[in-house]
Amino acid sequence: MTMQSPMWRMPVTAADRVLLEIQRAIVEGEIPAGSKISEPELARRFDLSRAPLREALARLERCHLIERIPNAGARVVTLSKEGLIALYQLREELEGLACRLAAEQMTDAEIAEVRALLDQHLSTQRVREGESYYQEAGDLDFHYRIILGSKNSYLINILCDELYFLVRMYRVQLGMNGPRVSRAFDEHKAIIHAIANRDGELADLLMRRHIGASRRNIELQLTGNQA
Amino acid sequence: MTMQSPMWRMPVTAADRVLLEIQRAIVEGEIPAGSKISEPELARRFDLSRAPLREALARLERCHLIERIPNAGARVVTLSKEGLIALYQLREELEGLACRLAAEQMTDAEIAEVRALLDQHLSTQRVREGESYYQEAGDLDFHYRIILGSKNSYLINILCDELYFLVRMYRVQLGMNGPRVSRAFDEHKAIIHAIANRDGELADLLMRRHIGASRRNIELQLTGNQA
DNA sequence: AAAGCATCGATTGTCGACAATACCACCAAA
DNA sequence: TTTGGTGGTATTGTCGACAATCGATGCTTT
Repeated sequence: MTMQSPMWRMPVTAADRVLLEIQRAIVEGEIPAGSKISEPELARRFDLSRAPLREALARLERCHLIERIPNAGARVVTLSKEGLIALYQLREELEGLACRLAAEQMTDAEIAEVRALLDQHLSTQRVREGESYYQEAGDLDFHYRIILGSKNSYLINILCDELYFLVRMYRVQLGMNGPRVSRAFDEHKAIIHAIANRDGELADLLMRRHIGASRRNIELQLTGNQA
Repeated sequence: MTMQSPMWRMPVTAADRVLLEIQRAIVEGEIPAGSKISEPELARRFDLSRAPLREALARLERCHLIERIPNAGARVVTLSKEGLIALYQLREELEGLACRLAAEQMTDAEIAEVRALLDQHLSTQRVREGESYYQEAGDLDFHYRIILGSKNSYLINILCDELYFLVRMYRVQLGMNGPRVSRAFDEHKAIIHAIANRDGELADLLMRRHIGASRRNIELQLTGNQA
């Protein structure tokens, strides 16, 4: 039971590398949401054959970044309020579970690492204030640690490999800004504190609130920009 | 946002068909747990080229039936007590969520359908008593309906397309028998009753208990047969 | 003019062969 | 005997070409 995504091991095969590139391109909107994927075009663009490209497309479908229809091709997913809500419903539930498990499974050393990470993020964020660095990198870093701390490989796989690319896509393309940065930091502090106290129920509750607040934040951006 | 697994649409491509065959073969133990997957051998066995076979292997990895290592090949997953517990932790959480959502989202017609289904299963089971038909087909049917009733496509995808093949594999290979059949039936009745009353919290609780009992049932078989 | 149908073009699915990598057995040296 | 290196063999990753399927355009028919 291991971690096999090319995000977490060095990409060895050509399919791995092109997967990473396309993932980044889609998340950052360089390949627009809803656009059609042309296999011959992408194969030329990344200078490889269609075989590894199709391997990459299969994995892109796995992390919900594209949708394929047999004999008709693939399209980049479209972002919608319903999709965001459905995605965050899952995140609340799964990361809540991750917190309960992490409160049992994380070692004291791992907990200390997360706390050090938070302090480090705080100072980093103070320096480059307003660059929305925290949400895009630090926040994800924190959540990943908690998820990994659950030590449940299926949970880790679903969250890190399948759902989080979409989460990042929503954040990047629909606003990662706002004054939630400091609020999020405090919430992170409270969550790791609860885990340190081995209070899984509290950590669960706090994480659900934290993600719920994050959802409302993006949801606001979405209704504002698109409606 | 559609359902793209070949389980839920007619398999159109060769990769679809071979995927279904290999899924069945692995779940039923015809291809033993832990055994190495040889691409040339399987290609000969199913009489097709390696290209669609590799497509199928990619999807098998997605539903956790095989594990692949770059340049080293694929192996069928091994069943373990730890894996079972991790899997069922997720099931409890996700199907609990499915129940809460289903209590909001299912139409009265859909609920009536499930009830009819249960009555039908009851009579069927009475006829072929002890053939352990119920667990293997009826139980899954019930759970699928509830999951689909949540109307959350990500949740549906994760449970039906990624986790349930493994659940079936554990059941088939580690004992689907026992006197839990009638118990399970009553629990199903109670769950759909709670959903009909739009009591999501109760349905959640009952579902978690139901799955927990199911887990302990298989867990017992596992420690008995293997330890 | 609108609806249905045939044809063309392009895209996807599949194939067989080649290249690169890893596993295994054997041998040599300590 | 054990450890380290080396060669052969088999498997995996990649490629280019072919076949099957789909979408669009234009034509025929009512």
